[in-house]
Amino acid sequence: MDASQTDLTPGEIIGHVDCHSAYVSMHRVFEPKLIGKPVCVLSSNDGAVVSRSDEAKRLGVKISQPAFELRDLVDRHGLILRSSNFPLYDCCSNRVMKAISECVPEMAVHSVDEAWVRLSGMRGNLEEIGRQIQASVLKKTGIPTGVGISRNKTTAKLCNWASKKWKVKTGSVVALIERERFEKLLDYAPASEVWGIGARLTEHLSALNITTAGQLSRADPTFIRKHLGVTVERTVHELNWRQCFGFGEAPGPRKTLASTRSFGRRIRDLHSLEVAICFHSAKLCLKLRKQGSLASAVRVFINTSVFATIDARQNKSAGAVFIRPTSDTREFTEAAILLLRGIYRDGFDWAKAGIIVTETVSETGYIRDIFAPPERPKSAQLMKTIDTINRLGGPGTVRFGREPANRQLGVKHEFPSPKATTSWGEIINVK
DNA sequence: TCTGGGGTCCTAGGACCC
DNA sequence: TCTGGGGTCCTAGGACCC
Repeated sequence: MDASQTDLTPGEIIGHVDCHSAYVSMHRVFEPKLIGKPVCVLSSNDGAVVSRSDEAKRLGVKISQPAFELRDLVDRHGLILRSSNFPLYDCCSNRVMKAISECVPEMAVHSVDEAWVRLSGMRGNLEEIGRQIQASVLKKTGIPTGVGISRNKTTAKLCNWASKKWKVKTGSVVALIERERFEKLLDYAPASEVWGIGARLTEHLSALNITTAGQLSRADPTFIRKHLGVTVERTVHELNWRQCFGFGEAPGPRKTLASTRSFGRRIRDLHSLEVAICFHSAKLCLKLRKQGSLASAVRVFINTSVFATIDARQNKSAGAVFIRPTSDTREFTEAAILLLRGIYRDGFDWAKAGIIVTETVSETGYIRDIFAPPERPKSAQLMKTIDTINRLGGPGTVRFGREPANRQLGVKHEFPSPKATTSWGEIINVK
C-alpha cells in the first residue's frame, strides 16, 4: 500500500535547472562561430544525433537520428556536425554546477546538464530567483539554461518542460507553487512529458485512455501500481502534490560501473576482442580506484549488431565473482580475458564489447574471506604510480602490454572540435 | 556501408533450502 | 493415485533517465 510518499513538507520548494541543448551549447562556448547556426553533436562513432540546436530542430533533425541520414541537410542547409567531446562536457558541467551552487543554499547534481535546487525558505519572488540563477550561470559559463520551480521533483521538471515549450513568453523560467495554476499545466501537458514516463509506458497508458498528465494525476494509484509498478504509482502521487522522491544529497560511490564501446568496424577475431577487453579493463580499474572501490563481481559481454539478420545475431556474456575483491588492473584483466575466451565464437561479425562491474565493495571496511588468496605484493603502490603518471602525462602514457596503443579503439571521429580545455596547443585565443 | 554509453530501480522466475 | 509451502538469493530482463 505504502509507496513511501509523505505529505508535502510545508513550504517545500524544489527547482530543476537544465542546460539548453547542452552539448551544442558547450561547443558554442569555445567555437562562437557556431552560435545561431544549425548544429548537431553526434554520439561516439559518429553514429547518431545526441544533441541539436534549435536551428537544427527547425530543419527537422531528430534526437537519435542516424548520422548518415543528415548528409543532405549538411550539403543543402549548412547543417554543422561535431563529434562528441566528453572531456569538454565534463569541464563545462563542473563550471555550470559550481555557478548554480553559488546561487542557492542547497543543490544536488542530477546529470551532466541538470541539477536540483532546494529553494525552501528563500525570500523573494521565486520566478525572480529562477532568473537570477539563469543569468548567473550564463554570465559565468556562457551556457543558457531553463528553470522549473514547484513543490517536488516531478512537478518542477514539468514546469521546466513548460519553460521550453513557451520559451519566448516565459524567458525559460516557470514557477508554479499553487495547485490551481499547476493543474492547468497538467491538463495541457502530454503524459509522455512527465518524468519517468517513457515510450513504453506512454503506450500502456494510452491503451488505458490516459494521454495527458492531468489524466495520469487522476488515475487510481492502486490500479496503477498493480498494472504499471510502484515507480509509476509514486509519479501519480507526486503529480498530486505529494513528495515520493527525496531531494537526493550527494550520492555514494557507484554500485555498478561499466565500460563498453561499439567498434568502428566489425571484428571477426579473438585477438582484436582481447585488445578491446584489456582497454575496458584498464579504464574500469582506474574508475574503481578513483572512487575507492574494489570489484567483487564482473561480467564481460560481446554483441553483434542489433541490425544484423536474426541468424547472424549473437549476444554472449559471462560473469565471475572475485573471492578477494580487486582493483588491480593485472588481476582484473586476467579474469576478464578468461571470461571472454569462454564466450567467444568464430564466424560472427562482432560489433560491440564491454565489461560491467556488477558489484563493488569499499576499499576499506569489507570483510575478507579467510580462504582468499593473498594480495599481490605492492599492488596498491604500483597502481598508484601508474595512475599518477597517467594523470600527469595524459591517459595511456604508461599501460600494460596488451592494452591498445590507439586509445580510440578504431572509433570514428570525423568532426572533431578544438580540445580547448585539455590541450595547451588548442587553448582558445582571445584577441 | 553507417544507428551511443553509462547509469538507476524494479520485477519475475528459477534454484535452493528447510 | 498421491506429488507442500514459504522464504531467500540470484539473474535476466524491462523500463526509465540523460
